[in-house]
Amino acid sequence: MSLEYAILVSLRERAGSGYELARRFDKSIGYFWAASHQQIYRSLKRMVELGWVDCDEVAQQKRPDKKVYRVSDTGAEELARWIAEPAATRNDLTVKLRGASYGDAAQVRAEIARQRDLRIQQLSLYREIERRDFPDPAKLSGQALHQHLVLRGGIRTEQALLEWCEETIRALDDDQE
Amino acid sequence: MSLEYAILVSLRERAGSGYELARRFDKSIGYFWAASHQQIYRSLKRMVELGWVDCDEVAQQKRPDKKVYRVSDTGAEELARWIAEPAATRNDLTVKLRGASYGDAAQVRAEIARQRDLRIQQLSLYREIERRDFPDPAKLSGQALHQHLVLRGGIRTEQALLEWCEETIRALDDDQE
DNA sequence: GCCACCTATGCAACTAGTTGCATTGCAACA
DNA sequence: TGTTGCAATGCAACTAGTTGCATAGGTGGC
Repeated sequence: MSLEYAILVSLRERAGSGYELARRFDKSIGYFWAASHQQIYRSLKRMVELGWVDCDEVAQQKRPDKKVYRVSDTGAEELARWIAEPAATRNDLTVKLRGASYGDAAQVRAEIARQRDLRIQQLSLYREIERRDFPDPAKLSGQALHQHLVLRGGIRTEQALLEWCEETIRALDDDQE
Repeated sequence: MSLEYAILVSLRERAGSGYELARRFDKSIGYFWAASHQQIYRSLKRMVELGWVDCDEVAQQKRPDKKVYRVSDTGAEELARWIAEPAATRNDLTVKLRGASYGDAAQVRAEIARQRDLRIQQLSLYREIERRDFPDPAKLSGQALHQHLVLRGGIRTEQALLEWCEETIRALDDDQE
């Protein structure tokens, strides 16, 4: 799963403790993904075992001690490897984009283009279902109306995702120059 | 969680077996939510224990026997009770809309209005962050660009959800007349 | 006669994520 | 002096969902 990789991205930007990571998640990556401190502490523990991160205990005055984590060479390689993989979920894709600088940015762009194509396919499927099952939306009532509105939600979501993919590809290509 | 309630909605529309439910989920509710047959069988088992559904074993020729489930009075009450509750997630909200006819439709409309207000708030927060952190988007490059694009994804998602809420409220009000 | 596929149900073990609780230390407030 | 609140870490038990496997009957193809 991608929480580990989201943490790697965050730690590559800036080393930090579990507590700090939890707070950072409330911003940036947290725009679309909330991770509890429990998850983060557990993931960090696992990642230390895997050798993806190293940990220094730091004594503080006026505060409890903390453990500061930073990404090891192994971790950096693992992150780059993962970024080049196809994205399984939307979260995945977003984390890969966010971490594009720590891997193969061209691959990330290609993956977003692939997702765009998937959105186009899904959208045309939804639109076909809409034409077939709800040819006259204005006349719908009760349960049929509710069903149609659920489908409208799917269409709007796919549309938004598709437009985001297009905007992102455009921006990445402009940046390339 | 709402899988149980999604199943109740599906079974109120038409009684069926676990297998049939799994296939139905591929359509309609499955536009936005995939449930494996495992989850469905387990939920059905639990719901029988809770007395929310009744089960008849039906022998078939040419096919293995099947168990046909239908919603009990208790289950129907429980569904209506749940529909009137505030929605915790987007899936929740969609299931409640889909099942509005089996509960208090006015309450569902009110809940969608509440969600619309939440989207408006979230959107204005995101827009404020965008103005503050990315005042000149055209000049962004590298990591800052990636960060901005992630935020753009959040904005587009909220925007799509908001518009869907508005479309839905309009449609429900028109249907009311 | 074997193989692949569909209907139909289910167990067991796993991963992901949530909730509740506990601890330690310091600071600010009344 | 007691209470509240923040920084900091973590365990234990739970819910939700996934994956792999097993079983069993029937259909259709080669």
